[in-house]
Amino acid sequence: MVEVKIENVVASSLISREIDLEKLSCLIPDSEYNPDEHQAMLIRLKEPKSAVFLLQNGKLVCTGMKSLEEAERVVRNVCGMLESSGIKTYKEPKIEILGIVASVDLGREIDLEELREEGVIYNPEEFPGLVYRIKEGVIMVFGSGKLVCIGRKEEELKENVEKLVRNWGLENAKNRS
Amino acid sequence: MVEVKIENVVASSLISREIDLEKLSCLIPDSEYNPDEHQAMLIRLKEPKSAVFLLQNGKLVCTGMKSLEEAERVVRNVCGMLESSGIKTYKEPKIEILGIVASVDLGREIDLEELREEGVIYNPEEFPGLVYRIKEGVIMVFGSGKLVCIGRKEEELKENVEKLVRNWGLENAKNRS
DNA sequence: TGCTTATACAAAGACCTTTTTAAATACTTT
DNA sequence: AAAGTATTTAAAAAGGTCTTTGTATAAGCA
Repeated sequence: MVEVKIENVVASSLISREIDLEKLSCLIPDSEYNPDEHQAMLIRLKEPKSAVFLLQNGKLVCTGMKSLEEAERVVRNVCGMLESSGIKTYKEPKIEILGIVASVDLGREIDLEELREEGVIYNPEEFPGLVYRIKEGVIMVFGSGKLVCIGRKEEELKENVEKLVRNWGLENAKNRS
Repeated sequence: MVEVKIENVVASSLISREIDLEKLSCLIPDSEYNPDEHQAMLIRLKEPKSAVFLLQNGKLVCTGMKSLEEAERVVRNVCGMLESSGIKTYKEPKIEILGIVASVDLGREIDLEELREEGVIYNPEEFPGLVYRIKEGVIMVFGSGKLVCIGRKEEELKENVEKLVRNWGLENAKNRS
């Protein structure tokens, strides 16, 4: 059984009808807002460690979290900050998980030159990882036996890893003996 | 007792009265000679593994060797190549060792921020190693406990390492207990 | 006088490469 | 008008490049 470790979650939420970013950026210490470069205001949270984009139309995009639960806490924290700054936010805003990045250690080395499956791209001069695209996302395979998996649903992502390991015969050598 | 491992030797020698580089570069396979970029002709040897610069005035500079003995073999090999190409070389040319680079593993980690000796420069944003200049050369100290030592004489270099270890109290923790 | 060019070499840390995703504004091309 | 490109953020993987230090050589340039 391979362990799939979630390293990054991207989420979005509609938290308010409208946000005056000029005003808010003055009230939130250490926030960044440069409308000439980017339309969003950036807040970096320490707990959960994350980066939060706020848009004028009340939308929020956040990234850097390690779990779906952390995403919820980030949204909750930011809503609290806005309320404290005199901006009304929605009660229990709906959170959408946009993407998940996870890492896997298969505990064995892999000869990437041998893998010839459909959907595989491997240009070692360009990038040391082998890129495998599937309908639900991407899995990058490294010679060390580590994987980087990208998808939108945690359960789906885990299934795709197990399928890859089984179909490509990448079980850990220990498990074979 | 710390082991000092020589990684690179730079040496020079006057091996001939004069060398016609244009002619020689045509006779020596895989040599490089582009007078517009650099006045020297470059020969890379496989055994000993090294790079050799030849100048029109008969001077030779070579680098990449792992010992003084290898420097001697390089000079001897190049003289043989020149003689085979119809260029007279001196008998037993004098070889000068210009510099030696060595690595040392102290087998313990070091807190570089603590080291406050005179002659020490440590700017971790610029370079992760601490640079310690002494009269006879330079010793770079890394947090991993590894050193890179630069000097001109092998014995002197070894003495300087021992002095640094003793004076800075950097003996391996194992040797202390 | 000082810097550049080129060569080898060790150390370790930074940065780059690739992949995914939302947001919305600006700019360019079709 | 539509499509495409660019901007910013986080994270993992591993391979490459760069940083620093010393050294000879000699020609070119400021």
